[in-house]
Amino acid sequence: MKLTDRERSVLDFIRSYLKEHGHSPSVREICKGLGLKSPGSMYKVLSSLRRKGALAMEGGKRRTVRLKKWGNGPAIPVLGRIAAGPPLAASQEIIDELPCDPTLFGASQCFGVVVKGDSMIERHISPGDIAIIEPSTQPVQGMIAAVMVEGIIHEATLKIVKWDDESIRLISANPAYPPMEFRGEERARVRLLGRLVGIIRRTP
Amino acid sequence: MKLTDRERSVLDFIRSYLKEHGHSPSVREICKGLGLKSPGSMYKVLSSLRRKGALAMEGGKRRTVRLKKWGNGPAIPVLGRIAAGPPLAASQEIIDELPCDPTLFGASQCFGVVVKGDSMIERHISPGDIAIIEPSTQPVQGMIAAVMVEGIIHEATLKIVKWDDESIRLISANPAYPPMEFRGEERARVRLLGRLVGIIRRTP
DNA sequence: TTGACTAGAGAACAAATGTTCTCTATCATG
DNA sequence: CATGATAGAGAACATTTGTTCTCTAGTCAA
Repeated sequence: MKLTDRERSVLDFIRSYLKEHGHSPSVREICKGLGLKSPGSMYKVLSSLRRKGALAMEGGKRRTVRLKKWGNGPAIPVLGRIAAGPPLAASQEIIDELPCDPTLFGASQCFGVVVKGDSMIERHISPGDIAIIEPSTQPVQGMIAAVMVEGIIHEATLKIVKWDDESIRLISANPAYPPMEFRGEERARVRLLGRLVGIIRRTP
Repeated sequence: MKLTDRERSVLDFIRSYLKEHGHSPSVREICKGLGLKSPGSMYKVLSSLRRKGALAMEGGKRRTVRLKKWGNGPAIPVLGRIAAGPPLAASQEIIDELPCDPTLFGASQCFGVVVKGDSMIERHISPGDIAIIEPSTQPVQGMIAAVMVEGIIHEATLKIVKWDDESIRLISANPAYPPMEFRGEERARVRLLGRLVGIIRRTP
């Protein structure tokens, strides 16, 4: 369902308010936060958002707005396919939620990806493990990161990342996969989605 | 800080309400849920809980009670040394708490142990990983379990467990460690602490 | 018994807040 | 231009709800 700009900004505000305060904002607080004056107008926007399924609120009760998808409660979302666009964007497909606090891994915000291949097998990361990724951090030499490469790797993949002035190297912890190197202009094709901060494995 | 029975029941109610509704209960709803009639009385309990640091609420605003931290909330204890006695007994030394829900691993109750050796390295369980153990379950052939052996293994260790009518075998996933076998009377020396249901790794 | 203390009831108040309605200004479109 | 749709302002109302106060019954210690 398509959202208007105003609706999106309202969702953004609610999300950040929730993060900061730990409880829902009132209609008037949303107004104030976005520079509107009339709770009635905001109420119309909220009703529309509810109709579109983007949030829920219990009729009559105060401060009960909740974001429908990944709004409430500490949980680490597990993303399915990471396509173009920044991770954690609203459009991401969330295939699971891990009921644990991101601070468990020392990150304020993180997401999970199911490990597909065995490219990290020598680091003892197996297919089926959930890799916990902290997005948008400073890169560190030798860190394990979730990466995509324009035109080559379309899904998020774990690689050891090293670089110098000339090139970026993506190294697997598996002799079956040779390292990849990107020089000069090529370097721009590498997209670092985030740094690996942990692993969760559920043994059946 | 010590809590009274009433205070504990209030915390329990808030926790379950939060889980079910996704937003805080009002003072009167807590009253109703616990069979009290007077919001004033409940308010006193809440104020006391706030003073004790068990919860937070923003003055005047509606539905803003929050449990502080994970105040008695879902968390997986990480045990230090597992000596004699049943695990999860009160006397256990808890060296850390993982702020995540045990249901994450499909168990109603579980605890963590820091993996010491590399006996499970071929199953990609590394030293430093936290093994999540579900205590007191039916043993399953070939399962990985945390075990201790009277007189030999004094700390909890991960082993693959197999048995038949005559003996119990504890097998490591590491050729450096030969399997151990216990026959007849000897079998009583093996203590199964619980089954491995997951792994949490925090990569620095 | 007396006195201090506590848990809770009940009433009452003021503020916060969800919700509805009406009224403008703006803007795109036929 | 006329028309209809839309975003927002502003007012108004009915509840919900946080908070305070007072009063009663029960408990426990001296």
